[in-house]
Amino acid sequence: MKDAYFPQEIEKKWQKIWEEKGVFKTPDTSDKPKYYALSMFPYPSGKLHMGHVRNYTITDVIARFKKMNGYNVLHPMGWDSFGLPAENAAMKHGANPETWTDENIAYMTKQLKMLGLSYDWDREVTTCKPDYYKWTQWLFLQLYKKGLAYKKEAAVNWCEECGTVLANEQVIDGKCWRCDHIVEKKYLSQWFLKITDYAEVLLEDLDKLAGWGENVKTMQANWIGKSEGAIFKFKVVENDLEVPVYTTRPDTVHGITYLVVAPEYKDIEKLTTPENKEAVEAYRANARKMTEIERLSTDRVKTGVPLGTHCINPFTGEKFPLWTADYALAEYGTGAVMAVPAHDTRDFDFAKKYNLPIKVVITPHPQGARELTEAYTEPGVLVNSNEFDGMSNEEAKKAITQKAIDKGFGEFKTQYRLRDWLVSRQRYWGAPIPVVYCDKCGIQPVPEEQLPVLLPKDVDFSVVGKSPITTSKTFVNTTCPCCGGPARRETDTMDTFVCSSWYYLRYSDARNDKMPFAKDKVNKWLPVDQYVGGIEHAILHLLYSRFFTKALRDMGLLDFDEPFKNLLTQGMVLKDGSKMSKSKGNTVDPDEIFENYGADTARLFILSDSPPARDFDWSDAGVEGCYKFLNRVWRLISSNADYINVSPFTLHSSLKKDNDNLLRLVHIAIKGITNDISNDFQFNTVISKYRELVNAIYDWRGKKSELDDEDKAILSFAIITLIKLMSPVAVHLTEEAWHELGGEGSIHDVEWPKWDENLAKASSITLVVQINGKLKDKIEADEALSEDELKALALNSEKIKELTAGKTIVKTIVVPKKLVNIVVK
RNA sequence: GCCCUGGUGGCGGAAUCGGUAGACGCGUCGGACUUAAAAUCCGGUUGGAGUUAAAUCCAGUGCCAGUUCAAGUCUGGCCCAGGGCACCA
Repeated sequence: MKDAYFPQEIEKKWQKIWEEKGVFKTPDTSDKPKYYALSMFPYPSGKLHMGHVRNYTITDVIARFKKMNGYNVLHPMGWDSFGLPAENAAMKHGANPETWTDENIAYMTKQLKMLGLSYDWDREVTTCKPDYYKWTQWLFLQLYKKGLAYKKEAAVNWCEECGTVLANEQVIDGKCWRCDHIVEKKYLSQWFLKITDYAEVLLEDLDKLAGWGENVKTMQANWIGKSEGAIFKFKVVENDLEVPVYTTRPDTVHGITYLVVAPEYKDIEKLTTPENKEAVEAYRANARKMTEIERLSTDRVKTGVPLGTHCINPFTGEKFPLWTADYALAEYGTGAVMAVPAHDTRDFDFAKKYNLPIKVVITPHPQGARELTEAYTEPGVLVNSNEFDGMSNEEAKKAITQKAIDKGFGEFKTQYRLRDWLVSRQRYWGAPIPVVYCDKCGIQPVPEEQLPVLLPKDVDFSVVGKSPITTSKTFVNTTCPCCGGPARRETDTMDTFVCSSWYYLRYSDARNDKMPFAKDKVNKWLPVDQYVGGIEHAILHLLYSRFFTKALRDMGLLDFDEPFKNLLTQGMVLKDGSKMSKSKGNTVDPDEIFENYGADTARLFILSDSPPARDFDWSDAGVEGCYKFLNRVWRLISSNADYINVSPFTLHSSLKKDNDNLLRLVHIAIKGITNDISNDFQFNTVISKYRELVNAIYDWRGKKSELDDEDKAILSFAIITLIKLMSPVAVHLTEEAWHELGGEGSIHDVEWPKWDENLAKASSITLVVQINGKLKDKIEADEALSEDELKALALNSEKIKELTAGKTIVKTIVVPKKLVNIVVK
């Protein structure tokens, strides 16, 4: 074994050997239990960044640990390769998105291999390849047949910069998720997936996901936004229309003093009197001009205009006016709101501004209502509410809604904020939506046997203002599958998030050319046992994937209802306190780290300083420190190589004291490291335990000049165990050492070390002696001592005697094998 | 406003059950080796008081209370930071 550590040399060597021998291939059949470890697949943007390195290293260590623990592990990788950056790059350089994407995939694949990741590359999936998107299209057709994909005209989010519509989930604070351009509303005919059909079950099943963090679950719950209330219908005085409103406060109906409809409310023109028409039109025109950001700003002063018409409150017979105001939203509930200024802060502000009456109907003081200076939104008792007076408002919610049901003007209603998923995009680089339009037959799905609908190659990427796909001469015109007449193809492609909503299923049967996946294989491998990725997908990808899984289950394509059993959302990689980004110029190129220190150092460092879920602050000194540590490990092994024997270690009946001590430290390390990985993948403490063990072996070795047989056996055991424990992290160094020390096969196929519970603790204990709960003395003691003996030991300590002299011992608490606390006065 | 997560040395962080606060590392200070440097090795490093040096003592895990023989850990009330939702009726 060489004296010095040359990572670049050994890493290349072993990567080649592993690939040739197929060390990381996953058989579909095995008598071992399955384990599916998955990283979120990357967008092939060009180069790996440190976030990727962190993500894939975490999953790789998990996969390797599980494999050594007797699981048949599926650990695949692929490419989320459709999307706008490829198209933008193509437009900029006059190239083709496919070429750009292929080159990036080739480069990033090389980098992944340099990191020493244990992927089964035979299962690689690439979403932009026809053998994959054929099945994306096929799944779209199944959703279409089930009524879960539909086309509808609606107000949608439009990003002018990207030249396409966006899903609600892709609008962040009124801006485009990709380019930060302000999103406009447009009224367009678009394709949607009916995720709202699954709103309730997507919310409910969050409870089943014990292996997900609370943060992600609440984010999804907030996004789904369930609320329970009632719908009441109000008759209009001036004509025979009815205005339905949705409210979560049916208990406050007796306090209605006006009603508000959104400026975009469908019947607004019919609800406006001729005298008010001009003012209402002006108000509506102004509302249309405002951006979403202006409109939704909560600190804006509320405005509105009266429509001139009135409604009757069926509970009281009172007549009240209708207004339009932009604080009512057209898309939520019914687009109309009953206003109860006494008990809603927004209505209160509005009523104050326009001098509308405020009627108190709920009060915390049963003796009667007072003048309000702000809306009272807390619980209370009903007043001014006829037969409901005196009832608690929670009871009243039910009772009042029930009365409306009985009288035929209301119903209970559960409302969700979640909207259907807009999936069509006016871009080229995506999976074509497999439908055609026929003047005679209307929308026609492309027959399954004609899939895939291939992306055309004869397109001009230099066009501005429209999708390049529309420039193809061969793509658009086709024949109708129904009547055989001339028809036009859909030129919109699918949101890339559709492609990524099922890729994890495809890995179970990646080369299947008859189906997206065979049912037995998908049921065997799924759900994913451990999914690892960034928190930025908390809503988008993770919600869509859950929806797909449930929809596919309802179609009978698979038998489970949640795709990801355990989810680890890794923190960001920071440098100098902020996220690494090109614009800030604080990025670190993985290639440089591989070149200067090797992949093992990169892997060790990225796991070392923070637990996986927390943000990780990159430091060059930290990398250096990890490199030094690996050198130290290497020297430990190489300088002792002559004394090490890989054959199993047999324990002598009684060992020399220092040998017994080292043996114990090795068992303690096995136990600690195994537990740290098993509990939430605490790799940072795993690595500190590697260091402790290495320090202990050095200490032990430093005290011996000559080694006898017992010493050699203990040293062999310590070092071989160290190599095994480190093998999931320092994958190349440990493989080289294993080989050099005469180990058979690959270190990555050996069994994970086991600890002996009796040896995984110190031979003696340190008895902690406290007085009134404060540490006063420590005494080395035999583990076998009884409680009384421990107590006597503590009380006989010189120090304790001194400190308790002249005081009364009130009580003595003994914690076996650990501590004695003496309570004195 | 509602919800989630977190708050421990100069820094990253550690601490199954309530039981020695600060493991391990980074940084730093001192020392060994060296002509010198690098590399390596050894030692100190929460704050304050104390001492030639030690011993030793006091305080200390965001703040204020509480439970307990004992609280970073449990309970109640706050404060701060990060994130999600939000004129959603």
